[in-house]
Amino acid sequence: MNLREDVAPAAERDLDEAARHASARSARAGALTEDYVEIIADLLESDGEARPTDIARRLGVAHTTAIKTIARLKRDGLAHAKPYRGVFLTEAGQAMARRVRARHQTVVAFLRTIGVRPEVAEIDAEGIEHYVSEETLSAFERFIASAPRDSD
Amino acid sequence: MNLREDVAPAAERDLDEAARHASARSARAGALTEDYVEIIADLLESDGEARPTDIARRLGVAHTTAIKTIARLKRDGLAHAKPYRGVFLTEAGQAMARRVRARHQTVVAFLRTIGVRPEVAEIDAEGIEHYVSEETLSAFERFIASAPRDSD
DNA sequence: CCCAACATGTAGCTAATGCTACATTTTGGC
DNA sequence: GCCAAAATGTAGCATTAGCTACATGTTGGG
Repeated sequence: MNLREDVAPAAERDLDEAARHASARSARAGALTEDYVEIIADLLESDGEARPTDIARRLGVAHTTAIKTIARLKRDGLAHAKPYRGVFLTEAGQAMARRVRARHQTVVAFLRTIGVRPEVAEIDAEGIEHYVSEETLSAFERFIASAPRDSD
Repeated sequence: MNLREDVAPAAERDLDEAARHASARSARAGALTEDYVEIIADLLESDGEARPTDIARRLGVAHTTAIKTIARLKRDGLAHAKPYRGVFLTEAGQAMARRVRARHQTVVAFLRTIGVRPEVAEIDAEGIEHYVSEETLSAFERFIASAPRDSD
């Protein structure tokens, strides 16, 4: 569409940039939610229950912080819980958990493939995973599939 | 110390995971700061001055939000400004700007190299860049250097 | 040179995420 | 079966980042 891309008026460039920042901002807001959902799913799978104290310990925050955020998850239809009875995921929560977990694994595997050490890959993935678009995720998968494997 | 790494007690695994989350949390907290510093540096370079209204427009937020965050940058020794006189970066702010800009370019170039479209690379980089460790950044650079270039 | 338009700044609200201090509920050991 | 310890929950505080409404400063056109 555009031979004139580099003479785009400043106002238009600003709009683009503002949109990019707005998108990063909303991903940032969703990142914690994804972390909680992922951890709850893990605990349900490994222990059969997800208790606020365990969730808090995994995140490294006070249990009250976890309780407050769990209330938000409930309000947003991702989890349900009755007092003193542990936390469970709704269908929407489970769907998010599946998506988030798959993405996490892809990002870790990708980083390792390009030569990042496993421990560092885990740390960086924890931050990066929330900001990777479908398109970039596909590129990661394509790359993993095409790369030679060193051991396993 | 550890042949028994995979029988690491649950408490220890939790500590590791908590540390990873804590690290992601603090990177999250620094992300906005880096965005501001990067934008201020851009504006100083292109326009010779960085005015709160322009910064706000680039970020897509109200000017009051920008003013409040600029006050935080000042408090943290990254910027200085006198009322109605625009914003400038301290030495620390300039150093951060250089680092952030270089990292941003590396991330964008890397994403494009693995086949992500330019517009999407820009969007994803805006989120990803704040969470990339030195080690991962090096891996990106190594990869870019070793990859065949398609045009340029 | 003055006043209207625009930029800048202040005040005060909401919401999210962290915390500590304290209260209540469960539960397991004796 | 009771009681103490552990888990859970409530209340209230701080900080950050967003907003709107309003007040003040700057500046350029007539």
